[in-house]
Amino acid sequence: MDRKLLFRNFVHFMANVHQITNDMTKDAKTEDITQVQYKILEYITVSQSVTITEISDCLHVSLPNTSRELRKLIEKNLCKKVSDESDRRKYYIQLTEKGNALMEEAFRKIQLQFDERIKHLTDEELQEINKAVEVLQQKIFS
Amino acid sequence: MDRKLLFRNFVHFMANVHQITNDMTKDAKTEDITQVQYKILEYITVSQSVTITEISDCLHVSLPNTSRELRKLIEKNLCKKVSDESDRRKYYIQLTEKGNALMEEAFRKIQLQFDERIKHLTDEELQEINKAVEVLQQKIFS
DNA sequence: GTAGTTAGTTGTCAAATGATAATTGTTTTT
DNA sequence: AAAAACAATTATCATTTGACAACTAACTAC
Repeated sequence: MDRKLLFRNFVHFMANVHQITNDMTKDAKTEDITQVQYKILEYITVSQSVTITEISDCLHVSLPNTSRELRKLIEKNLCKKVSDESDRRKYYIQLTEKGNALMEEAFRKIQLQFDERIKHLTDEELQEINKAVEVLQQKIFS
Repeated sequence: MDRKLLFRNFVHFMANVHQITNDMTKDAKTEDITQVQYKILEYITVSQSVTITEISDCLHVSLPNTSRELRKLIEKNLCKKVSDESDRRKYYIQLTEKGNALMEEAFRKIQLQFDERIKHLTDEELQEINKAVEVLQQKIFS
């Protein structure tokens, strides 16, 4: 396997992924939240319960800035802090009902766009796609 | 094929792609350029010769803002404007030698990270990955 | 040839994001 | 028990990015 070629294909692929997902998530945000705030909510959504430092590390946003954005999200009643009983310096961040509803709505909209993209495909092709996602997920993005 | 499940896998996959590519491109920028400026250079790199409006459209940056960022990139001697002979309102944007060198360096660094990720894989697995990328590229991101 | 459209520019303002220093309260180490 | 390390916050400032209005120059259609 020509690794140089693989890399080129991969880079091109990644650029496309970014562009398309930008398109798809563009109108997904109903509420008045910023891009970073959306990313934070998304991260909380897929990770369920996370500390503030974890959010900061994974999203590459400094701890002070993460703290600031979380304050805004909490003010908007989209998430809440839960104190860790065994280490009272820590807080776990969780979505509120409102936050959950917001993200579900966002995902619903993204799914509409996604469905639009795959609507002309056969069941076989969909399985092929699912397989491809699994492969990449497992071999590269794990 | 369960479309709901496919979508969930896909969303999770996209989130991972974003995170990993962020990691990979984080240190790729040698020069003193901003995120948006890097995106523009990347787009010019993969697309070869593009107009300002095309850049604006594809990257979802308004025309005035695209124009401004391009001015900065041109001042930094990373790209240049070439007038379209048949329509003198238009300009094609191309990388300068310096810009080309910058992007090659960036890609080299990204490739290092990429190689790190795939170094333990067999040739068969690499071909599997290449196939997966092709499938997604063709069926979804085209 | 004139009205309308298109490609791009300039200038300005507000908001979002990034960076950093100083501080508080808690836990761990020694 | 003091010192060091850790999690998070607050405050402040610079930079980046986004949005919009007004403009120029070139092209198109009628």
